[in-house]
Amino acid sequence: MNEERVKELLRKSGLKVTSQRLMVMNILASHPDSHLTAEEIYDLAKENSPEIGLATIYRTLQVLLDLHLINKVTFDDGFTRYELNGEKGASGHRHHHAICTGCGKVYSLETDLLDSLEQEVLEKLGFVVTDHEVKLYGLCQECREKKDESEENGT
Amino acid sequence: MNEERVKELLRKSGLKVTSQRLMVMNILASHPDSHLTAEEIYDLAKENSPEIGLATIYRTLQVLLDLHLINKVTFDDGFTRYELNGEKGASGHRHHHAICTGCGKVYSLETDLLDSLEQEVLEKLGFVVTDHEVKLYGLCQECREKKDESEENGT
DNA sequence: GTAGCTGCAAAGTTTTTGCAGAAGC
DNA sequence: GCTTCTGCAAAAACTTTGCAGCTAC
Repeated sequence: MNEERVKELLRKSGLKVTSQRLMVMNILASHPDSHLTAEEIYDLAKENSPEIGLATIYRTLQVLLDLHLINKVTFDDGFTRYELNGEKGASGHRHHHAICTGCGKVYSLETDLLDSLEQEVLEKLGFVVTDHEVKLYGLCQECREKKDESEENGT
Repeated sequence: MNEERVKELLRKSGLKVTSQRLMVMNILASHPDSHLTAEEIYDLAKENSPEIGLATIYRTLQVLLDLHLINKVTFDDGFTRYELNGEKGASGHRHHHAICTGCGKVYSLETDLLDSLEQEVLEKLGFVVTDHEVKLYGLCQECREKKDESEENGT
């Protein structure tokens, strides 16, 4: 993560550079693909700054969302999660997730194969896509093997 | 919506057919593409059955989710929404959503163009996709026109 | 008749807000 | 020095749970 870019973006938006804001960015940067919840970020932040408050985490996350530095994602498990908004090249698109319905594990994918879908939406609806989020639900290899085994045993 | 199929599915699962469960299904069926929240379903249900409780709505939605009759969707606005799980042919996949970041309107798409992405996930991760959810963020035609106008005025 | 379901109210979670003191610029 | 931010606590919003009576089968 480029800390200077974050500081610059904050200043440019008339916001102040505070240790709390940088810390939340650093926590998210050092836990790629973890999809942390606000509570988890809070616990990690307390390791360095025990006096930090949960309200600050929520307010900071809102600021970072407004600056498009991070993304909000939900896997329909009742928790709101946050991840760094990677700035990979021209697309700027967030990455995709494959969620195993067996073990709940979340895989992150970098592929970006929605061009034809986005083209179709533009033609049919006049809707210009600037970002997208894809969630694939299914069974990971491990859970698939487990399932095959139990079926062999006639369960 | 096929009410008989719902009744049959409930019975087959050892659950009881109640007016509340059928009502929630009917409400979702008669509001396609509305992406109703639990509270909205509750308000609609009260029109027919003023004595119904919000807890019943939540419990009923959980039952219908377990039976895969409905889907949970979130548009990152803090609300959990529900929609009928259309049983369109072999795919069984839920449909996609295009969310306008200008006006917040949500368009539902029926296209299902993720075959190549799903194939790639299978090859690279051994992950078998059984369902997917796609959210496209961008600007709808209307908001795009508004934006163009204000830019012409030098705003 | 029995097991499961509902409505109500109370409790649990997650997230937001108000305010006084602290910190950035 | 003025404005914005933070930490704490209280409040709000959303969802779940306990229980007694009711309903499906």
